[in-house]
Order: sequence, then structure tokens, then C-alpha cells
Amino acid sequence: MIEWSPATISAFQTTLLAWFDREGRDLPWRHDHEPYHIWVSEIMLQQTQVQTVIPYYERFMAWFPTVTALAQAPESQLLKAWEGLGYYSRVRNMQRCARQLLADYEGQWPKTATELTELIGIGPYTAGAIASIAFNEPVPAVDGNAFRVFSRLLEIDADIAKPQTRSLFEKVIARIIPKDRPGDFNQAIMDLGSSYMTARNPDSAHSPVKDFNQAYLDGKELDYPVKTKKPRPVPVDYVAVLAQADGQWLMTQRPSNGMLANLWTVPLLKVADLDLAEDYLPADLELAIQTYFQQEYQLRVTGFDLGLKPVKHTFTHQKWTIQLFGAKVEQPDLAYFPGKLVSTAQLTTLPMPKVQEKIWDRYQPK
DNA sequence: AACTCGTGGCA
DNA sequence: TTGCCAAGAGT
Repeated sequence: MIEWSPATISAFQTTLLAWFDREGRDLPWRHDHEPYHIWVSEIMLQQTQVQTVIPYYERFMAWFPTVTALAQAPESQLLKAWEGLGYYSRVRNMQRCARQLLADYEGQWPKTATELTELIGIGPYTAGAIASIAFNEPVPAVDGNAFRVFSRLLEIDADIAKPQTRSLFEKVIARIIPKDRPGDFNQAIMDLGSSYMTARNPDSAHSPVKDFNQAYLDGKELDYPVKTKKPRPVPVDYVAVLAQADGQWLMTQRPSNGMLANLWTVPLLKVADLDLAEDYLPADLELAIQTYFQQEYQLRVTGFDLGLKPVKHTFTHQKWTIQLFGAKVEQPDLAYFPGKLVSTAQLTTLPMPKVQEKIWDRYQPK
């Protein structure tokens, strides 16, 4: 890792901000510095690309224009606003944060990163982003872009996958961030990281700060950032039961904890949870499904393999293979079932994850 | 500290 | 297909 002199730091600031003034992106959440707008955009942008976020952001602002509107919204509407974005706890935590603001902060945002971190769903990165952009506090906002950009500029060899590495980057950036324009600086780093200094095909030869990029000057750009890789997704087998009664679909709401919390799907049974031998036969599966519904939900279903190609869906850490079964529900008494019957016309009113969309598409290709 | 939590894009 | 990456936070 190299160190910059005060003169180099000053030159870097000037060059970066001049470029940002010329070529910084015009994004919907950059039209003002309202903390609510900055906050919503930052939460949406966590692990999510700008292009994906834009339409969600526009709709979210139309539906929930203020912290109060967000605090008062029914959860089903929140999840509908987030449907397809992923990491659904983000939006549930946003509502908790909105209520926290109204209850404990008199509806006024705290103005420092340290205080912002106390709010639900706001971690070190988002606190830095809001504090610097909305309140002009000279603090770093260390996201994936900042890790990548500064690791290359300064040839920082620390493993960014390790939690402790964040504090090293925060110290380094704290020395470089300009006190007069911290928000623009942090956003400029993000723009730089998504244009010239990208992860895969960087174009540093044309970067406004190429002369400051030590890794590029040394021809070692792709060696940075140093990052240990994550384990690959674990395969998990599921059975989806497309059950109908009275012309309606049997839909279930997932538990309030864990993956896809509170979203709606057809019943998804983990094959490993069914009472099956190692080398079970297709006919055994039908019986196992029937038994499962009887025991867990006191429901009589007669399932049958739809003979369709299994649906595959990969999450960050799980790779699902889902076999589709059709079913008829006899005399539906849903007292013990965590869900309800829904007409085809009403299906779209439920917040559903992408994997459910794939299941519908397999059953009824458009 | 390591693991959990979605989805889309890209080579 | 596979693997990795994209404005991370909670537990």
C-alpha cells in the first residue's frame, strides 16, 4: 500500500470533483439532498444495480412520498413495492426505521453518521452516505465501489471480505475526503467505480484519475481488490404443489423470518422434509406429499406430477430445483394452513418472489 | 467472524 | 452452465 502526500491528495480531490461536475450521472435521487430521498435510494442500491433501482425508486416515491406515509403503509403494500428487488428484509427494516424516527426522533433525521447507525437497517456504509450527501458531514461511505477504487489507487492488499478491513479503508479515505464537498466526493467515487474502474473490464486508460491509479500504473489492476471467494450455493430439492379448490389457488405466506419472509408462494415442500427413503420412486413422492398435507395442515390433497421440466432458481447460497405437482384439495378447511385460496384474477395482488413467477411461467407459458 | 438474505447482468 | 459481481446489514 502506498501513501499520498498532502499535495497529491489535494490534486486528486480537484481532479475527481472536476470530472464529477462534468460527467456525474443525473439520477432521480440526485435532484435534491432530502435525507428521505437519499435514504430510500441507498437502501435500494444495496447489492443492486442502478439500472434496476430506478423504476423501483420512482414508484416507491409515488406510493410513499414521506417518512410518515412509509411508517403507516400496510406491509403487503411495502412488499409489493419491493417485489422483484430481493433482500426483502430491507423494506421491512425501512418501515421499522420510519417508525423509529417518528417515535424516538420527533420525525427529524439525526445528522451524523454515528447517530444514523443507531437506526434500523442503516449500517456503516449507508450512514456515511446519508451523512455526507444529505448533511455534508465529511465521513467516508465505504461500499463495494470504494473498496475497489481505493484498493487499486493505493494498492491496498487487505482482504475486503474480512469485516475488520472496513476500518482500514475508512481511515485511509478519511484522510482523503474533502471537508467542503464530502457528499460529491463519495458519489464521485461510486460513479468512478461504475464507469472506468469497474470490477471486470476497467478502462483506466481513459479514467480521469489514471495518473493516481498505482495498480494501473503497475499493470496490476485486476489483482485488486483482494477478496476471498464465497462458497457456492448448496443444491436443495423442492416440490411445488399447485393445488386448486373451487377454481382457486392454494397460496401460502412464508414465515416472517428467513428467506423470502412474508412473501406468497404456492406450497413449497423441501423434499428432505418429506418422509422418503434414499432411493424413492415417483409414486412414493405423491404419497409423501399427501401425507405431509394431512399431518401438517389437516388437508386432503391428491397430488400428481405435472410432468414438466423442473424449475431452477439460484439464490446467493442455495440452488433450488423444484418439481411441479398439481393437486386437488378436497373440502378445504384452512384452519391449520398458513395461507388462503386466491382466484387467478387476484393473484397479482399478492407480493410474490421471482421463484414463484418462474413456477407460473413453467405451468402456463405466456 | 461467519453466515444469511434475492435478483439480474455478464463473460 | 458456472461463477462472479452490483451503492450491505442483521445476527
